[in-house]
Amino acid sequence: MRRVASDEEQIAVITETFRLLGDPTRLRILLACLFEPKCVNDAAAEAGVSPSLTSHHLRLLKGARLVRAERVGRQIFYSAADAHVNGMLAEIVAHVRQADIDDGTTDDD
Amino acid sequence: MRRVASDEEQIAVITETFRLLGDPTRLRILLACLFEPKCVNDAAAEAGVSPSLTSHHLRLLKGARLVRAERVGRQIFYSAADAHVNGMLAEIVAHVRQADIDDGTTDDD
DNA sequence: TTGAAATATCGATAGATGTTCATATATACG
DNA sequence: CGTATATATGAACATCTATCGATATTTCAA
Repeated sequence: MRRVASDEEQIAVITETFRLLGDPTRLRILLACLFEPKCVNDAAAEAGVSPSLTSHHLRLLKGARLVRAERVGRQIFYSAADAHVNGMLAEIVAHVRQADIDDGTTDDD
Repeated sequence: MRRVASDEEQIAVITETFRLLGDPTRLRILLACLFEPKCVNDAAAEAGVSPSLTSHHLRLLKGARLVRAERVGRQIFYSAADAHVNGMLAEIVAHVRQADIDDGTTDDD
C-alpha cells in the first residue's frame, strides 16, 4: 500500500525547495547550470564564488532534486533536474515583471 | 529615460521572493489567501498561528507584491497579487511530485 | 605508487530571521 | 465621547544559515 504524502509534508518539501532558491549565491549557481550542464569549477566561476562554497550549495540543490549530477572523468556536471525548475523560474520572472509594471518601475527590455 | 533593471537587481528581487515563500508559516498564510481573499484573523486561523504573526508575514508578502490588500470595513482582505503566484505554486507542486516519482516515493492522489 | 586536479566535507563564526509579547493605530458602534 | 474589534508595529531573543578556511576524498596521468 502506497503512502499518501500529507499536506504538512508537501508544505515542508515545497518550503524547503523555495528556501533553497531564496539565496542569491545558490540561485546564481543554479542558473549557471540551468541551460547547460556545468562542472563545479565553471559554475563557481560564473557565480563568482569559491568552488568549496559552490560544492556545498550544489549538494543542497541536489538534495532537493533541483539539480542532477553526472560524473565525467574527474569532473561532475550538474544540470537542472526537470523542466519544472525552468518553469518556476519563468513564472517568478513573469511575476517580478508584473509587479514592476504595477509599480510603474518598468524597464524596457 | 527608463532605467533597465540589472541582472543583479533581478536576482535580488527573485531571491527575496523565493525566500519569503521558503517559510512554512508564511506559505500557509499565502495559501490561505490564494483562492479567495481572507482577512487577517481568518488567515491566521487557517494557518494555525496568531493574528500578530500573520500580520507580520502578510506585510512581507505584500512588500514582495505576492498579495494585495483591500480594506472592507474594519477588516483587511488579502488575496494573491497576480496569476503568476498561482503559476509558481503549480510548478513547484509539479516539481515536487516529479522528484517523488523519480524517487519512487510516489503517493496516489 | 606518487603527484596534481576536482570535488567534497568539517568546524567555527558572523549575520540574518521567525517568533513572542507588548503596545499602537484604525474603524465601527452606542 | 468611550469601548470593542481588527490589524499593525516595535523590541528582544533564540535559532538558524551562509560563508570561509582547512582538510579529506576521488580520479586521472606519469
